[in-house]
Amino acid sequence: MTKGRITVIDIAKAAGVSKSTVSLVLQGSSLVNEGTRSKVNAVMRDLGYVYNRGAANLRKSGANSRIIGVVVNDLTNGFFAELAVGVDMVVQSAGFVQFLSNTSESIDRQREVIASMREHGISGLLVSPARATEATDFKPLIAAGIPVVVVVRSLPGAKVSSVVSDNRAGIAAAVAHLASLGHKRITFLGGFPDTAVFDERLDGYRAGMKAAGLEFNEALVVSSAPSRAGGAEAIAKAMLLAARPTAAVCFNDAVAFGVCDGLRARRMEPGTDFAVVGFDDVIEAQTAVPALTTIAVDPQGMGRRAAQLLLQQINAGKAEAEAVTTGVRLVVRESCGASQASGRKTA
Amino acid sequence: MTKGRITVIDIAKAAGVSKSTVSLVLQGSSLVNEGTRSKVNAVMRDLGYVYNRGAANLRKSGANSRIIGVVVNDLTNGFFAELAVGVDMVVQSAGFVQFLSNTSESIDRQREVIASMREHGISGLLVSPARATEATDFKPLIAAGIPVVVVVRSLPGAKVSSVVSDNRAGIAAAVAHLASLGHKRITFLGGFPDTAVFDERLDGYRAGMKAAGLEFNEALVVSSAPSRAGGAEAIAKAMLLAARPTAAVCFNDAVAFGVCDGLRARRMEPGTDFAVVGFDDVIEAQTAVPALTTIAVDPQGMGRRAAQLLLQQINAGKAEAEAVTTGVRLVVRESCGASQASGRKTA
DNA sequence: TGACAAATTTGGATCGTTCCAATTAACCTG
DNA sequence: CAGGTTAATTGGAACGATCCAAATTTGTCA
Repeated sequence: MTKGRITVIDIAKAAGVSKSTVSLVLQGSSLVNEGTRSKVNAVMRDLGYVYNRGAANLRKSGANSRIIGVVVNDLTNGFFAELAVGVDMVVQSAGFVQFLSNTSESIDRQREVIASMREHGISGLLVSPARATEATDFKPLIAAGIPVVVVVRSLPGAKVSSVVSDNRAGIAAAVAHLASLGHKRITFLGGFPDTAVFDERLDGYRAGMKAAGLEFNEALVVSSAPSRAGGAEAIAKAMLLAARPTAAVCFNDAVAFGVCDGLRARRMEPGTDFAVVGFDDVIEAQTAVPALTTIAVDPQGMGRRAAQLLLQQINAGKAEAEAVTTGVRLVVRESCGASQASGRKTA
Repeated sequence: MTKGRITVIDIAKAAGVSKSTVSLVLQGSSLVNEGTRSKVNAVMRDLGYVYNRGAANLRKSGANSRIIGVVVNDLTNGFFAELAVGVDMVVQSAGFVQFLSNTSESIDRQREVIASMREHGISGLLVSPARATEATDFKPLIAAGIPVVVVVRSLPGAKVSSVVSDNRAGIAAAVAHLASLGHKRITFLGGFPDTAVFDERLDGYRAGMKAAGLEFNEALVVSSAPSRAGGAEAIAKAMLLAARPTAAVCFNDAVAFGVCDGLRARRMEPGTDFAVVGFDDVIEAQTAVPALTTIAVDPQGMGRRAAQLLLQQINAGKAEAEAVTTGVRLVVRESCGASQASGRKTA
């Protein structure tokens, strides 16, 4: 039954032209006569021809497969799903397809999937690196002339482009907001200290405190796993301080939720007895009780931006590494205590 | 600088063997001498050789590209993101890579991405179809011998395999639960009537009512968009009935949330004055107030199952269409009114 | 040691496309 | 109508792997 794939030669034969002509039609060359073009197109439609991009790439020696690789560290996280959607949008409308793989923070899986993608001939790689990713991990890629863009987590030392949110400005804005509400003892809670993101956010905290005329105190910084459980631990530790804090900016929303848990565990109500600000604006932030004041980043926008950058570098053939930071904004809800007698009050 | 890609010939030359031998090493053939094998491997490592799967597939005439295509209708939806992660897991550990594209329910985009994936030579397709997908849309694929598995939404009439959750049993269980709580006038709210999923769930509703000894009444079924807004509309309509319902099973969680909104709008508290059950168990279901009683499906599990089925069909060369339904379970929380004086009470 | 089998290795030919140089057809123009 | 452009078309020869049949080396045994 399966008489094998239909090739340009079949088309050529059926249309009474040579394979070269069919090839020209395929690439929309202006050299071919309008009449022949339409006849060839008709035959292709009739026979259900499908272009074999693999064969074409082989001849064209690799570079332009019109495939890009996308690697994310945690697709179950809504943030990264949104990011992927943003990437998908621009990739799709540029006529590319994407490999997409999830690493679950496993650096081994990451290495594997990237290797696999290379074998399939990607013309660019967009990656949100797994935790302990080394800058050198991308060396072979860039040596082979494959543009790489890292997103969300920057990779200090790597000569690759990056698109990250403005962590510094975001946390600084959060601190400023809390300060404007009268808070003086503001802690910075959560996050692993060995990551670039942590450093940037901590830096924002430091800057925010300084700008508000508050003293930066090492003791007010409590790191922890960037998770709900980590947040609970962190607030517990922070409450042991002699000079008890009255507000916290958290590494991310998950930590912030954990902080709320921890506060309740000691009979304090977040938003009323203690101010909490998160980072990310995950979907639950608006429906939680109290609704979480947080720094919103636009993951889909980041995805789009990163994909654009990557495509641009692919088209340019060879481009310099470029660092883009995308804007963030403070979303004031209830957990910071700023909203006065909020309308919706659950009985 | 870029002296072009390194090929088997370069390896052969450097290792002092023929390209054929290198090829045999590549495929792990037992024909080659252990000594030569390790020498070749060493050279490959030294020169940083990367296998060109495209070239290989060309010779092997397409079939086994070790790429599968994954198409989902809405990746921003956490449900589908989880599904994709499940797929990714088994695809990855089978040594395949996946194209992943989002259609945003656009049937045109869907057609485009599938066409694009075909050009790149996928050896199987896993798709959660966009709304108005026709059974015939996959004809060319299966004609070309490319296995197709649809997931989440079945496609009546299409000769493709499917993996869907047990919609019927799920809704029936929800009805049974409500009936056991003493409810007699139970409505079925939300969803578009022209979809297979709707039919299955409605069927489950009918079966559940009958099993509980309650009468099925057409008027108690109110369809609407499967969204939060749709849910609000639906409950509004349902409340106009002479015999007012006291409980609702909803098409999905989004509808259920909308129903809660609608109830509050008329000063009724879900879980207290009216029982609500959803379907899907989205992430917000547990943090919402009141926490939503719902039918949990395991999207990641579905993804894994679907991917397994697809891979199996790919390996089998040609397999019969198979229909798999995956189990669901009722998760009792607060919105059905079953939980007595739940522990956590927000002040 | 010669003959034969087993173990290894190896040149093409080939997959479906693109690209180049060369050919053919069509059209001017003096 | 010869000579010169321009417009269309067309055979190979690649691209980087696989696979087959054939060649080579090695091992075994009478």
